Amino acid sequence: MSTLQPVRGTHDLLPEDMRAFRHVVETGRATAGRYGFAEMATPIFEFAGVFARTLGDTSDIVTKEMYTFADRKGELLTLRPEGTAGIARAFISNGLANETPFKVFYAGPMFRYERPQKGRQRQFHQIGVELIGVPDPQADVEVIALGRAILDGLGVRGNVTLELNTLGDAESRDAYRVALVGYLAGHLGRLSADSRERLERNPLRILDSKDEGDREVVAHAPLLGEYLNDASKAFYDDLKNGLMDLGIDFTENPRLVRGLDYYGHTAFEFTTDALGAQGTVMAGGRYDGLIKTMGGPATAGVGWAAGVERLSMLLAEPPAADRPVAMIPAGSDPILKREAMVLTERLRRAGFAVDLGFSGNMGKRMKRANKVCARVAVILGEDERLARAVTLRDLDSGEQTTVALDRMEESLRRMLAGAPEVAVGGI
RNA sequence: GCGGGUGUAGCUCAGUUGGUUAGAGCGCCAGUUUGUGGUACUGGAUGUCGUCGGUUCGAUUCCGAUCACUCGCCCCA
Repeated sequence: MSTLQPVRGTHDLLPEDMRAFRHVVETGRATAGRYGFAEMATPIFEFAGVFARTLGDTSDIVTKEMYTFADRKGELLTLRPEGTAGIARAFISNGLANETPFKVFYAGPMFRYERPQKGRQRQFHQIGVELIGVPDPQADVEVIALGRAILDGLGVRGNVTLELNTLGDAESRDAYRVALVGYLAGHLGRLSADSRERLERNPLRILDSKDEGDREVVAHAPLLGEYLNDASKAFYDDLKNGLMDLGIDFTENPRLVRGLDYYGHTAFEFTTDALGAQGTVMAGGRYDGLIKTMGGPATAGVGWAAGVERLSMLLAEPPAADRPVAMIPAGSDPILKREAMVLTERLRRAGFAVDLGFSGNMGKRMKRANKVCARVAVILGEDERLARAVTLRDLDSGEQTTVALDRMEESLRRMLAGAPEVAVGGI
């Protein structure tokens, strides 16, 4: 074991991990494109105020998990802990209020100073979408449908359930908060120490506490549903009906809340029990107040973010690597080595993925071809060179033919087209 | 941030009641096969026993600290 360790909570993505990682991101990107969400990117650091002001001073993310530092000029900067605040800032900075509906997809690293665990790192990656400027619940339906489609595309939907709740509008939420705090204050003695603290800061959080005593108290607490005003109720009903129209199953969870302050109305999570304590794989909701809070025009918004590492872990098997063509000079004559390099470049320029081992006799090179899962070997020996030809060997069937050099690409293309699909390592 | 577990080869792990040269499987390298891979057989290489310190004639083994991972809490994607 090396003493050269990476920073706590960070990880290297070796090529095999990277394949799974890219599969998640690219599936997200492609699916989002079908739903009309264009990709954009914001900087991975912002002025500290962008996050401190918007995420709310009750969330742990702001109070103790941000990587905030002063640059050489003394500006306080923060490595982004999530994506929505940056997108909202960009929406305002670029004067996009007249460009609504503004529909974007993003992917990139996020940073939180947390205690690492499986599925929880200090640098991790999210994909996410935001739909800004549409107050209608149809926007929520579209955003959730897109999320589901991505999980479907990744083949993980069977491991995942959609939980849904409404937080109501500000008026409903304030009324409920008063009622909830009043109730909980009457049972102070039975609440956990954590929850007694939360009573001040973030009473809604007590609803999804895992503490036994808390759960008993909460079981008889007033429900948010009882405090929803007519507008909030109608919004929630429209959302549920919209989801049902699309055949999207969900479970209502009246205790589902959001960690960040800017959410209202819709809250949802796709969760799994396959990842231990870190069961949330994609989560989001509506944040109609956010952009105004940041100093922009009052603008509605709804979106979600998903953990790329968590999704990668749910993938049944990593996607197969592309199978290259192996170029194999057979013989020790240096001229063969040079000619093989020339032919390799010629094939690559023609669009083929070609692996050229750098050393070894023919047997070694064939072994390498096998290890990289090459589909076809292009063999160039003394005989072929003199005949202006190469031998193409199908490495799955073992059949091989010798073809003239000027027909190499065409024959190779035909051989590859007839290739059966074979998974990595499954030869 | 709190409480528990773990750390031995590239990987998964065994082992040492403190004592000379620390093991297995997989992987890797080589050979059987110097113009033909996957299988099989044969042989080989690789460890500061996570790190630092303490106890001891002697520590990979005991003790302490530390770092990392991991499980639960917390938080969240």
